[in-house]
Amino acid sequence: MVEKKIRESLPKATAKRLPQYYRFFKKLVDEGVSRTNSQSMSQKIGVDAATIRRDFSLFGELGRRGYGYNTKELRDFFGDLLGQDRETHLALIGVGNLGRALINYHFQDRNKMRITQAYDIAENKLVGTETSSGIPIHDISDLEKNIKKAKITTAIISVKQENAQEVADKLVEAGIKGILNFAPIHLKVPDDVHVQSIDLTKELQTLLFFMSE
Amino acid sequence: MVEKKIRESLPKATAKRLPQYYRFFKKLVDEGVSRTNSQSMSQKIGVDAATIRRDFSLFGELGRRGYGYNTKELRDFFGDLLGQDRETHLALIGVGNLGRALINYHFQDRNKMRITQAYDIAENKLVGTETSSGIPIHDISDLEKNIKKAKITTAIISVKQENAQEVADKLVEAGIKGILNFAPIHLKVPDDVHVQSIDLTKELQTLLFFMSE
DNA sequence: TAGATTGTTAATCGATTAACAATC
DNA sequence: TAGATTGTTAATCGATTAACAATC
Repeated sequence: MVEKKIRESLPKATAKRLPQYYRFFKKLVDEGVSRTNSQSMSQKIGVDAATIRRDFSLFGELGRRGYGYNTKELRDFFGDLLGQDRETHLALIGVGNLGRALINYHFQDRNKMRITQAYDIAENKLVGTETSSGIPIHDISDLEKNIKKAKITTAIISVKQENAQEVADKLVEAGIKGILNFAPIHLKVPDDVHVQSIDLTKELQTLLFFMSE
Repeated sequence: MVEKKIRESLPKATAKRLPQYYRFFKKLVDEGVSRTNSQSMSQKIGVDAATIRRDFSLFGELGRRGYGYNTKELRDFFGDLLGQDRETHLALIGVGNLGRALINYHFQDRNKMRITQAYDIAENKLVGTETSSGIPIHDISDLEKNIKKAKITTAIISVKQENAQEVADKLVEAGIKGILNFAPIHLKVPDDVHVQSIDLTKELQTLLFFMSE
């Protein structure tokens, strides 16, 4: 168990790289490779070798000089850190094209997180049915009740921009502490609620801008 | 027309905020609001007011002291900068759940960019058909030929991780200069090809990590 | 003129990277 | 011991923010 103190003082940039590190070591273990080093990692994940070593050093001495890193040890270390063993249930709000794609994305195949509830407005014909994989699609008016009952703390917003803030408010009301938001707006939530936004149009526009330089 | 020199020397962090600025001014214009200021913008888009002013100052004097910014002027300015008027055709590779959602996402409703070609391997039953919106789904072996013919320079990768690098190589071969990548790997491409990656699982894992702190 | 808000400077903060002594 | 590679320091770079003179 990594000290809470270390976790909390971790630079944000480092924290964002943890999933990449975990995934990298997991892949090597699966391929039967037992050791690696910062130089070779750098090549494969596109992060500078010094950055990798510095990131690791924040957790103590994870490697051995002259040898490198043991893949199994490090996989387990980062797995622990990310709580890979912990089952996480997600609620998804907005069963449109994107919402359906996310439901079928099957996060659970690679991780212990999965969407277990979905919501939309009653006008949506899918409300009241279940997906082929057995996820119930509820009316959004039941959101607070259901989420509290299932003790879910993480949600995905895939509704239209116009309704996103209103949905976020409802989620906060229901006790949600983490939101993955696909609506292209800045959500206002209390300080103890975490938001990660993914803005597809913005990413495309940024890409085009860099291309035009 | 903004000087090429300015565009190229723009800090990366600033460039990534441009779509937000554009969108913000566009919204205000649509709502009939004719002026705003950095303080109020900051509130709504979640970027520090000083950062906004500093970003703007890189382009010259876009505002007026004691007054603020004229929404229409600024919308047009950032629209120009982002090439909002330019039609951009996109090729999409990988017509699975995510691919189909992206096709139906209708980027064109808000911007002049749209997916006009889709690809998958011949084994996919959709190959040879068209989507309801009229986008042809080609066999991936026709990729280079078609993309060159249509002079497309931007593509979206939504294939499985295992095939992503191979697809990227084919795209580069076909002359693509910008890739929006949804596969959770670091793509290796030549220096003149731009890549923006969106890694859904990573975002979720990062969110959960911050929640557990 | 008085009030508001910019544009810009200077300070601060956070992240990256080069370099190398430590050490396996 | 010789060679490899870490862990860490110091330098550099880039981004954010506070503060305020300039000016509309």
